[in-house]
Amino acid sequence: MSSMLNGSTGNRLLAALPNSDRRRILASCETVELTPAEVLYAPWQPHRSIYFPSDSFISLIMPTGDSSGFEVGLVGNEGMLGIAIVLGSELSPQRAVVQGAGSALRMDAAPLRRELRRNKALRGEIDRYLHIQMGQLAQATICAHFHLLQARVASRLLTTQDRAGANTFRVTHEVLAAKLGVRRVGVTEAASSLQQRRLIHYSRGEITVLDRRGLMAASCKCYTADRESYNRILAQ
Amino acid sequence: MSSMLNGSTGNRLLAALPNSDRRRILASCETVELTPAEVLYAPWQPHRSIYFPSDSFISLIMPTGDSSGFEVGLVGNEGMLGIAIVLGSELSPQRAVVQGAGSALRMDAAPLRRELRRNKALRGEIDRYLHIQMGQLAQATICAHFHLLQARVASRLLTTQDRAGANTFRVTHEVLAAKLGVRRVGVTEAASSLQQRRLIHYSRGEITVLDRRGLMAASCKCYTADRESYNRILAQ
DNA sequence: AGGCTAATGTGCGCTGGCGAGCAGACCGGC
DNA sequence: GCCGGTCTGCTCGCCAGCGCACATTAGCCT
Repeated sequence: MSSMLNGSTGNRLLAALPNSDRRRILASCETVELTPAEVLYAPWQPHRSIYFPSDSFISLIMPTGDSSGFEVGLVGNEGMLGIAIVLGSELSPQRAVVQGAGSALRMDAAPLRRELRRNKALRGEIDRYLHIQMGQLAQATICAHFHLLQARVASRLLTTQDRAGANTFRVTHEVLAAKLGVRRVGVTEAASSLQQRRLIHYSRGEITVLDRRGLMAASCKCYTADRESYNRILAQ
Repeated sequence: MSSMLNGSTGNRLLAALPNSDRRRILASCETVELTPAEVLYAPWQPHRSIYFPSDSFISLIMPTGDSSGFEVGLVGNEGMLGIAIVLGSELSPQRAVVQGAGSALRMDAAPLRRELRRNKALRGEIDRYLHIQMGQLAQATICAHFHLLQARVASRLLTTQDRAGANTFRVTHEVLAAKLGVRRVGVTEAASSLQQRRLIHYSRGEITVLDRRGLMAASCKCYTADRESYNRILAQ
C-alpha cells in the first residue's frame, strides 16, 4: 500500500506520468481485484469508471449478433480501459471482459474528467495509447482477414503471454476460438500442431509457452509489427 | 470564397464548432483541390498537415507487405484526416490516398497544435470523431472476417455513395477488390449479381446505385450498424 | 476505320475453414 | 471408486474464395 502511495502501481501508462500528477490521480483511484469472466462494460451501457490494469488484463469484444462476439482489443498494464469516457462519451459498442485475473486501479468518470481538464500530461499519455490502439486495431483487421489460423493462434498466445507476464496461463481452446472468431476444432488442430513442434504445451486449459522464439517464427507478423509500431510511436 | 469566410466550408466536423472558433481555424487553413489517387500520407512518413475534406474523400490503407494494401477507413466531410497529429505524434502506419476528387481544407500541424491547446470545442469534436472511427474500425474487422463478399461489396458501395454525395461515382472492380482485400474476379461476380438484381448499374468504372433500399437489404448489417453507432454517439 | 488498353467475363482445380456430430480423456466431487 | 462435466481429438461433407489463365468488350487515340 505504501508502494502505491509512492506511485508504483504496476500500470505503465500511469508510470509514465510525472510523480506529482500520478500521486494526485492515485488519490482518486481505488484498487480492485478483477476476476476472470467479470464483465466491466456491457455494449452501449453507460460506463461509470475507467480502469488502469496492474497485473490483470481485459478483453474488448465486439458483439457479432449471433455468437459470442469477436475480440478486437486487449488491455493490459500498458494502457487503460474506458477510452470512451476520455473521448467525452460514456458509451461504446464493445463489451469489456476480464481475461486475466489480477488487480487494477479504478477511477470514476467525474474525477477523471476533472483531472483531464487541467492535466496535460495525462491526456498526452492517453493520446499516445489511443494512437497505438488504433494501429493495432487496423492490423488486427488484416490479421483476421488474411492470415492462416495457426499463425493467428501463435500470435495470440504471444500477446497473451505478454499481458499475463508469465509463460503459463489459462485459456481453453474454446475461448481462444471465440476470441479469434473460428471453430473450436480449428484451434485444437492449430494448437496440436504447435505442441507437436514443441513450441507450446497445453493441458485442460493451461497453456505453457516452451519456445518463445519458435512461436514467434510460427506466428504471423502482426505480433512483431504491433510491437514495432508501438516502439515507433513511443520513440517520438 | 466569401462563403468560406462565413464559415460554411462543407466540412461537417468544422460546421459543428461555434462560429468564432471556426472562423479562427479557417484563417489558418487553405483550400486545396485533391485529385484521385493522390497520396497524402505515406506509411511512417511524418505528416506535415491535416485535411478537412469538403466534397472529397480519402482512403486509409494499411500496407499488407505483399500486395496493394487493405483499406481500414474512409474519411469524408464528416471528419478529418490526420488524427496522428492530434494525438501528439506525426507518424502512422497507414497510407492516405484520395479516392474521391474534390476540395478540402488543409491546415499545418503547428497552427493546429496551437489551436488545440486552447480550443476545447475543437478537441471535443475531434474526440467524438475519433470515438466513432474506432467503433467503425472494430466493426470493419468483423465485416472482413465474417461476412460474405457480396454483402461486403454492397455495403462498401453504400458508404462510397454517402461520402461521394451522389449516386453515380467511379470505381473499377479492380480497385474495389484491393480495398476489400479480395480478388478482382470476386468483385466482378458479386457486382454482376447485384446488377442482375437491378440494384446497381456499372460500366467501365462508373457505378450507379439504382435501388438504395434493395442494396441495403443485400448488404451486411455493418452499414446500418455503423450509422446507428454514429448516431448513438452523437446523440450524447 | 483500325488498333490499343483498360475494364469486365468465364472456367477450373484447389484449399482453409465451416458445421455437425461423436469418441475418448482428464479432473473434481461424492 | 464411480460419476458427471469439462476439455480435447477426430471425421465427413461442404463451400466461399483463391490462383491462374484466357476470352471478350468498350472506349479512346490517331
